[in-house]
Amino acid sequence: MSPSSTVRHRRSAPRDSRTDVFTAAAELFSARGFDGVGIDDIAHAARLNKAMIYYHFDSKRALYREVVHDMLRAVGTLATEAASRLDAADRRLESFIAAFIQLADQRPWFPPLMLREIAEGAPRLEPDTLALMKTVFMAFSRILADGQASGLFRPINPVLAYMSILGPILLNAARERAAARPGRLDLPMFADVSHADLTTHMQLAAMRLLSPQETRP
Amino acid sequence: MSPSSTVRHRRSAPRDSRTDVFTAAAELFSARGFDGVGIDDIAHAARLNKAMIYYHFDSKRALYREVVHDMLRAVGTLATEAASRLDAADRRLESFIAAFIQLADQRPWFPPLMLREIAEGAPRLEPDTLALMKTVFMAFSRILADGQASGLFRPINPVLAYMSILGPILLNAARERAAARPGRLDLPMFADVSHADLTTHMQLAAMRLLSPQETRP
DNA sequence: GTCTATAAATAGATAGAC
DNA sequence: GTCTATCTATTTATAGAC
Repeated sequence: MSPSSTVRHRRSAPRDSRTDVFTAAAELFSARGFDGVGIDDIAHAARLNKAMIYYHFDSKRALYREVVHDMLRAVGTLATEAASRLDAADRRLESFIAAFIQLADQRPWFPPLMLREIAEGAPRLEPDTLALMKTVFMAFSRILADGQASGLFRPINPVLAYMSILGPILLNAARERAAARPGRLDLPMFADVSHADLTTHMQLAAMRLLSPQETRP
Repeated sequence: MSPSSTVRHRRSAPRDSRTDVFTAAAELFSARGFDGVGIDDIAHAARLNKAMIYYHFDSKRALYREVVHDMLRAVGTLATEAASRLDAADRRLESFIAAFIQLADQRPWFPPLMLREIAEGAPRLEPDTLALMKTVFMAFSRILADGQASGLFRPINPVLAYMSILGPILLNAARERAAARPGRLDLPMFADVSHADLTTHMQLAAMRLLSPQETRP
């Protein structure tokens, strides 16, 4: 299905055109959205032509669906793994955050694509895709509940906690890609932030957000 | 220019078709993006027809530009006002947050539109629009620097702080609109969050994030 | 100011040769 | 598997009547 599950037969990669299409589509859909990308654009980016896209995929929508699906499957796996670790809740949350940031690095198209899907209420997603989104949130909630039960975290609305952790990561990743455009580097809000700094910052922010200690006024 | 600066002459609103077009366009662009919306869609939503759009605006792109511009002007004003108050930095930051959330309520199309613009690196924006975005960030940075100078806030990368405060608010607002679609209410991640709760949460989160106190391990 | 009708360009999808 | 050529529908934009 996805390139990550596609096995290359024979030796020395004979240019897998399906993967080329998939990757080009993911990049472009991420940068310009479903309606902003033409089949021709994808074909050109993959150095192929229209017809090859339809040889590999049923329709533009089906291709888009696979890109989103692949992305959500990866996030779902990551989240479930972090939540299931044999470790204290605060450590599990930290590895959830680190893994999430790492994933955004491995699949650079993921953050803008996810932001967009949320921004438009995911109208193109079927029930099974929504179920994947639910998986991620449930894994996160599980870590949160465990931390509250063990007194590591204060009581908090899980939705707000979720927004507070995912929001900055997604927004920052999107910002980074925007910064890559020409004529943007001079603006202070497009300054470079390393992944290490982002990870440290988000882990600290999460701990401060969830700490049971009061903040003195 | 924008509907907010449009004055209604005579008495008892004689149906301002320009404002109708503007509002319909803002709603639709926000929900489906620039390329996801047709001129016909906007005309239909404003209960007019294609030709009226071109009577009031030069092109689809010009209309879009005005919507984004109007939004950024409002955010810029809000941010500058909050930053210029005669008050301690922590109070100014709190009113920045409250005003930002309120604005998202008054112009419901603002959060998804802004998320999308960031997600795609604002390719449709001219220098003057980017200048408006810069205004918002600079106002925020000013509050931050003042707080650091007076010892209220710890040293922190302004970009990361900016992402940490805007990210959750924008993402949550987008989530709320997504939740409004049918068949979504059963999912826990689409649960309702009141604006009062969001405001309180974000203000607390910001104070905890910026507090000079250490969080004990 | 508001409409109908239409021009002109573009985009998704398919047929069929190699 | 890969290509060219083409069909068809949609979409931005305009002309011109009322």
